[in-house]
Amino acid sequence: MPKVATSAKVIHLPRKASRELRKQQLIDATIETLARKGYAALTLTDVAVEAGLSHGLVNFHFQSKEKLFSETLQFLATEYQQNWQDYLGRAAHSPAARIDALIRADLDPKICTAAKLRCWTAFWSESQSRPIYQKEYGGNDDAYNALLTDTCAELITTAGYAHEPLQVSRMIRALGDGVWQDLAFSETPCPRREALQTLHLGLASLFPRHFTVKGLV
Amino acid sequence: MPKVATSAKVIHLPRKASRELRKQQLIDATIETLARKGYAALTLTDVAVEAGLSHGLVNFHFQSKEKLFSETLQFLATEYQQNWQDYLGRAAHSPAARIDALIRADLDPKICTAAKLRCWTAFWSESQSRPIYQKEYGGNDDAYNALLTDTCAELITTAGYAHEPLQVSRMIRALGDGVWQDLAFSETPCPRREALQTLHLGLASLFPRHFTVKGLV
DNA sequence: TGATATTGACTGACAAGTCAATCAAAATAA
DNA sequence: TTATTTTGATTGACTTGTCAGTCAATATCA
Repeated sequence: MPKVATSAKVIHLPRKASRELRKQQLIDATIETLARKGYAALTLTDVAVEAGLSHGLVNFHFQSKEKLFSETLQFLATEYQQNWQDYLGRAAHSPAARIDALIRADLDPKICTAAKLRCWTAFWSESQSRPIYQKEYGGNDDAYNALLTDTCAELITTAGYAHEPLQVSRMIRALGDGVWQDLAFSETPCPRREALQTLHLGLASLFPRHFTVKGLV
Repeated sequence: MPKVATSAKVIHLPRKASRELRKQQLIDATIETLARKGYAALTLTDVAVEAGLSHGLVNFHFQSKEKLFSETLQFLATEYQQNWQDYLGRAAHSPAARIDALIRADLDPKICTAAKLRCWTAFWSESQSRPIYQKEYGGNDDAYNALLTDTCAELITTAGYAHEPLQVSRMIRALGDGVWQDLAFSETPCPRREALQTLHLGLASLFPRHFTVKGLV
């Protein structure tokens, strides 16, 4: 019978499933440890202890520390992209509703945890010296930006606002990144509800006929 | 005769001035190296090479790597605070002019370089495990936030806007942080002029009678 | 002014410690 | 048994911090 996983306990999983589950378990442990200790102070032993395993396993499943990080980033990037695409799929078709979906997606509890946000920052600040990380994520970002800009352009044109689409989408992205930073590093981060209000205040100011501070009209 | 300093050359300075100049030289080298290599990969030898000195000297002037980082952060924090206080001192007394001064200060070429912004991020993402860094900077941040919120409240009250001061100041800060992030990590960061426009677009949306995308009315 | 003594910034080799990666042996499942 | 996963001791590379010695800049003296 498969034993249930709890942090800092030895776990034995059915062999067939083991490989993928172990890798995910180690990736989860990497995210937690990275958030708690930062990039510089993190050792493979830390990750292994967090996962309740021995450090040799990390190099068994991933071939190197670098590859562990690379796959962790890839996991976060995929999860992020998947998330906003899901939100978009469930949103109404109007441009305002799609913009609302995109900013709500960024605050989804699944991806917007302090730990994961700190991981993003850790990867960004190390990305200068490790081009791998840029490749891992760069592409998705461009797709997201293009989509946001197009949707803003659509709203501006159809509803007759006088904004420049590129400027507006830049501002929305900056707002989102800024809110994320507060959630990640502020000693007293504002609750998710207030973070969403901050984003909606920006949208309400830009598009007063389509948004209020409470959200989509 | 004192020899002139150039990177990667041994230099002998007049002794009286040497201590402070060397420390600053090493702090500058730390900022450059931190931005180029990130926190994890940075060694004392890297910093020394960047400064054109031997690594033993780093521990001679600073007592440890930790202290080098701590003083580097302190330098950045002081420079940042000094800068916005200068801008505020030169600004007109109206609340709108003061808000404009604060956001222009954040984009001053002296403090808003890609290297320095990347350093801030590096320190933030390591701050979890090193409480020293929080202490070094936490206080100034509170003062800045309080000032911004008060100034927003003043503008809102005197000009009869219908915003909530705390929400507005949160949004302005988030915008500023988001723009900084773009300048620090985007592969194609927008020029400073466009970054300023993004911030002014936010202010123009919030306070249309006091700001346009071009700036203060 | 020129010669000598003193100071203290600076170097580079080295000791001590840390960590990623390896691998042989053990445990476990098929 | 055979195949696979897991462990943990070991290795080798690398980094920080130290320290004895060097040498330029200054102070002192003739």
